[in-house]
Amino acid sequence: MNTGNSKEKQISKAVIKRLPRYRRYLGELHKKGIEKISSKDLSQLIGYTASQIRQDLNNFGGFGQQGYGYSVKYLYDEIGAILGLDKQYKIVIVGYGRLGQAMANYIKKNEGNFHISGIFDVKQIIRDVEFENAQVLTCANLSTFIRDENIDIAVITVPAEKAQLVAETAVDAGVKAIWNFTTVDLELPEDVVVENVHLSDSLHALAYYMQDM
Amino acid sequence: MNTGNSKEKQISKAVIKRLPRYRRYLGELHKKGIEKISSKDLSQLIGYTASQIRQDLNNFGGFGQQGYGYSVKYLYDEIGAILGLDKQYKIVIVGYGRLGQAMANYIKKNEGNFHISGIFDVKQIIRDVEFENAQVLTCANLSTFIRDENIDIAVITVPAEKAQLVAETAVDAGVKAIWNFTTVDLELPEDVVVENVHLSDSLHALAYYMQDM
DNA sequence: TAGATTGTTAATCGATTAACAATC
DNA sequence: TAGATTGTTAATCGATTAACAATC
Repeated sequence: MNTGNSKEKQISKAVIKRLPRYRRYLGELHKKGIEKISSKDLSQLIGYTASQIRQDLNNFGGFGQQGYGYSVKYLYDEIGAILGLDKQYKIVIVGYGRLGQAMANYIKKNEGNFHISGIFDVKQIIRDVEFENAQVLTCANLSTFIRDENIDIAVITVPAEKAQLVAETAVDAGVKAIWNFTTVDLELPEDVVVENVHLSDSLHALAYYMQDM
Repeated sequence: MNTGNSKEKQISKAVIKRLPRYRRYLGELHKKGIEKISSKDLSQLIGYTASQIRQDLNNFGGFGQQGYGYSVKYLYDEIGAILGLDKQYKIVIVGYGRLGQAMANYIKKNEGNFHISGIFDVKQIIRDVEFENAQVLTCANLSTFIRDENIDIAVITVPAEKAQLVAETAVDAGVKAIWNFTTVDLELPEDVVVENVHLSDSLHALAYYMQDM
């Protein structure tokens, strides 16, 4: 997977991982009607050092104003733009078990820029009332659908055994990114973006930290 | 959150995050009947340098044998023990929407050491056929249940607004760890283990990396 | 024994923190 | 102007990689 924008100096993964978090907190401040915040106050809230916050942001430009701090709304929007959240994305969900349903649900409710265009499963599923606009289709049609509809992202919530095949099919059909919820690490071309949500790794790390409690 | 075992030198979070991944690959090798592997070969498979693999493992002891490499099964078990996966844990799931159901499903199917003792929701739910042994209860009983049953972990899949309250209730009742699937960062005592699965952060990082493709 | 590969120390690299001059 | 806080450079810290002696 390529990482960072092409022109400017490479931004580390650690920085990118923090951006959504900054944005999340700024969103909440904005909701509360707070208009300005200093790196020091944000630090206290978010738990990173003020220095790190300034350092992180200055990878992308000077968003603050000396003596005042940062405009909450402006910074929120700017981080959104950096992350590409000012654009629209077309999504398919592959695997419509409980996890697939949960993700469809989540995306529809919380991620307005990510549009669920199609939902796929091995079984023909009763049309889901919540997703009238999304076609629920068997996997046989996956490839054609992705190509015809110009899908950007495939959310993979199929059983582990089928993950690699489904991912390859999606990528061959033109998908640019995979949001992978299966246990397996997918083997895909360099230029495909893969974001893994490895539930087992997360739970096992939790188990580790429980030991010295 | 405390981090690392009490006696020995502090192990960094980065190392702990890699352990489940090592274990996962070793598990697959074992399934394939492979008995020995060198750090070099594992490196090729897993994508970390051989040096890092040896360095990581030697934080916990010498598991290999010079000239030969590592015994797959032995190392798999040892990492399991380091992570605390040789123990049993009692879990409650709080919030039985689609995501809660997905997690219940996942745990039951894949995580034998984590036992679902109770499932809670605001609504009284029809007993789930898949989870006959787990009591499905309204949240009013949460606190008593956790105390009486000696629950270790609460999986939180309620709507964001209720997350903090539910977490506090669970912690007050004696839970040692929280597996948090909501968007919010929970404010809890230092000694509670919190593992976050921030879906939005994950999706937003994915969006970032799509930009230079 | 010779070859292989670990365990471990040393060198390098990168990320975080501290400090401060620039400036609103 | 004085005070505050950024943007940015320098110093520190930690993590990764390289190297190699120990040893199976």
